[in-house]
Amino acid sequence: MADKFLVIDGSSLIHRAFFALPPLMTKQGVHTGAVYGFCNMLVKLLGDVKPKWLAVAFDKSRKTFRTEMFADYKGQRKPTPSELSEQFPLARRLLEAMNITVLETDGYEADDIIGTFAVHAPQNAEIIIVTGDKDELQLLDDRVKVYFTKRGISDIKAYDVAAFAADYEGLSPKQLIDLKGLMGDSSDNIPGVPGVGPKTALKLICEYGTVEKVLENIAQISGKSLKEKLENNKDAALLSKKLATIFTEVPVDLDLDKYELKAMSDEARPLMQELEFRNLHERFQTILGGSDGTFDLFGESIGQENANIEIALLETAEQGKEFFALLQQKQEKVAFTAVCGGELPKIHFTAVEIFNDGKIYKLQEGSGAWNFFYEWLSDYKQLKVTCDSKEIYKACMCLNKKADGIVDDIDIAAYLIEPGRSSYSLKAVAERYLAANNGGNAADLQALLPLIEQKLRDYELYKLYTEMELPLAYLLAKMELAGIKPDVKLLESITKEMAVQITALEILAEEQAGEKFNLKSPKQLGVLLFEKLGLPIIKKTKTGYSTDVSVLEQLEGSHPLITTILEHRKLTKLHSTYLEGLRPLINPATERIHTHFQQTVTATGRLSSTDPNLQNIPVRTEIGKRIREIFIPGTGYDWLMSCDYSQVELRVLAHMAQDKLLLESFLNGQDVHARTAAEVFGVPLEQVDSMMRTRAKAVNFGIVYGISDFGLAKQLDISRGEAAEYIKNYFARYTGVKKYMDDTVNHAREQGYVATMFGRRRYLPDIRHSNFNLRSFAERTAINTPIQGTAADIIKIAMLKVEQALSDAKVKSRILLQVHDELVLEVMETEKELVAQLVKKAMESAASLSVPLTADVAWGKNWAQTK
DNA sequence: GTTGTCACG
DNA sequence: ACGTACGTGACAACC
Repeated sequence: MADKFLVIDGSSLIHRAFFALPPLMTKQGVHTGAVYGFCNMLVKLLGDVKPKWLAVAFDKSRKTFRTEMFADYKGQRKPTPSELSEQFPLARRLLEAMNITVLETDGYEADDIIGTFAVHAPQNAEIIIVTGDKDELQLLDDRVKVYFTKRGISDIKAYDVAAFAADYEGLSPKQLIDLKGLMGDSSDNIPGVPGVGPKTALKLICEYGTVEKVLENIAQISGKSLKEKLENNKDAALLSKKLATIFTEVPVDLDLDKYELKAMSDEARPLMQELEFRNLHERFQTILGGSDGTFDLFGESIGQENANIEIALLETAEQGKEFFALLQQKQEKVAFTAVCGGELPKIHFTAVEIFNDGKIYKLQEGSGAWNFFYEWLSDYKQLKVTCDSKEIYKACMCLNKKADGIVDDIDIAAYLIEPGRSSYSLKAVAERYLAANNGGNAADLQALLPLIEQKLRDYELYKLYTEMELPLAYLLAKMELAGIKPDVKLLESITKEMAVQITALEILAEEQAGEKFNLKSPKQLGVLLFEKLGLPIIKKTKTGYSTDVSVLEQLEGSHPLITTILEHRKLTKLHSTYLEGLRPLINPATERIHTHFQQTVTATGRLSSTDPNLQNIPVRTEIGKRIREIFIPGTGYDWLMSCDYSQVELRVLAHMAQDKLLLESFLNGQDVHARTAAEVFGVPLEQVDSMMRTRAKAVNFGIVYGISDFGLAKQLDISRGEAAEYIKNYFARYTGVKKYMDDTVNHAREQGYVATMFGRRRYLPDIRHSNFNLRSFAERTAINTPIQGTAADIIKIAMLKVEQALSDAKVKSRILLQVHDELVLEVMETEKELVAQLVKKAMESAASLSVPLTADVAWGKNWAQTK
């Protein structure tokens, strides 16, 4: 077989890597995420492909940035030109230090250079192109293969001529340019034929072969409008084809000797150190010195499950016994994944995969090996790596088995490393961090481990991970399994009662409006209020008139209908979300509601709750409180107890900012909002009235959120000038808070992240964005996250302490819910006083701050009474 | 699938 | 001057 020449499209891959990797920043504030991702991929490619020659091409034409290319990255931020432009020189510098040839030629793009090699490189080389640019598929031929990175940079699809034909209805790679000629490409400014998309283009080219042939045969093409479009855009089509054709005559050195792989230069190591790429140098050194790469990147191995990994089924007891006895000998961590099925209280394992010695060992339902697995799972000396440990704990609890020795949960680790991501499924994490992955199996888990461990160390997250989050997963499993008991009869009666009221309001609304309409449709309501009734338009949304509460409240009085709608809104919200919505989530077997606590969702470290969300059960209004009456102690218990922190976030702020006045307020046990009012309005504490206190309370909230005069004005319905005055007065008095806010934003700007008291990090790439809005948002986030996040850390510690205290005291009472600053427990009459005292103490001692942490206990026969 | 609205901390 | 409070999840309507 011919030696391989790896030609890499550096420009497109760095674009891709920018999105695929964490927003890394060095201590000096240099963005390195994309370069790091690129290097990771490179090292993997070198190991897998083992090329003899290597070159990396970069664009050097007027179009350096092609952010449009990322149109498909919905919801994700596009890189700014300045952030991107930092990545290219950095990558070039690094590649040069590694003695890797970097090619860029004035006036040409990377794909032109690559195209030139594809056509003109000496025939003794097999060429492998690596790119994120689909256009380059046109270069495929018998000796040219293309590794195309689909999403991110790790999901690679390997194309040869056959694979291309399979994806493109049998077309040849050269016909890609004909396709483009018809369909165009907005990201490349290729017009194509307007109105002809990928589908039509593919059909036409399949039938006629080339753009020219299509144009010759317009008469035979069916569809009048299509005919016209083609007829009117002949020139555009031909021009587009020309534009889509990669230029293959760039003056580059075709002497392969120049590209042969060499050892890295002495500059590589210090540079990598400067960039804080801790283990990259070593990995490159091993590879460049010849490695034993496990994957053959071409052929079956990419993008297919379990490509090269052998799966052995453990079917019989004998096989299980033998395998787990062997596993027993191992000292190191073993990766396993579990698939669970069924509903509470009967969740069980349906399949388990264990990675060992390069193979995956699998247990399925009906296997005789399960008991040996459970034995292994319960052995705390057998260290295990897994993902979604909470589900595993739940399954074990249902099966009356024990899970111990789980020392890593990749989901949680990945969340701590990048808490802003949207998914931490093993598949997603594997695709993000592993160049060659298996779509998320136990082998990927094992492969991820060293990377994740390194990152946890680099980011100083280990303590948080092992002492807080991992144990918490177990506690959350217990809480979910416990669930909470609803009073079904009460639920039904309130549901009916409210339905009657809603119907009455709908009839009234129809009378008042003079026509029938859907009160729940903001669109219909907008038309009615602002067009038919001619009420003033106060606010607009992206798509039409706003009809939210603040708008309706301002309109109240100008038409009787408004009050009806407000009342209707309130009732239907409660009715559909908390009454009708709750009923199907009552577990028929346990007759309890089992929420799901999400541990890897929020960017700040808080938990979230879903199916149902029990963290937003109404409490603020009288009618809302009735819904809390539905939640009652279950069989065997007598009380619901709630214990909530008083002003945690402001206490955290007082501690972190070390602000003199705020510390004083809490140390003297003052009403903190009243004190703020006294300071802001410049009156003695005794003269603070309720309106002043309300406003000061809003100021305090605003501070925690990263205040703006506009936001405060809106909240209090006062003028912007007045709000600005409050803020000015606040900062004049609370100078420590002001300094804290400035310092925090500066820290974020310099380090690229903010952290909580317990080291939880959040990276804020936008903190240096040139866009004012994005930057401002990042600045407010920088202020809020350490406060909200520290409070979240504190209650997580408190939960673990409470759990420990309850178990030490051997009581049956248990934690059911966490609502950010509140714990809800189910308590036995005989344990009531003891539990109240234990819980209060555990919560108040969860962290030691410069001010006391106080928690208030209350109990009742339902959740509404615990306030 | 996205948008508007609104429930909670 | 820029346009704005921080963090969530669920529902109904509309596309």
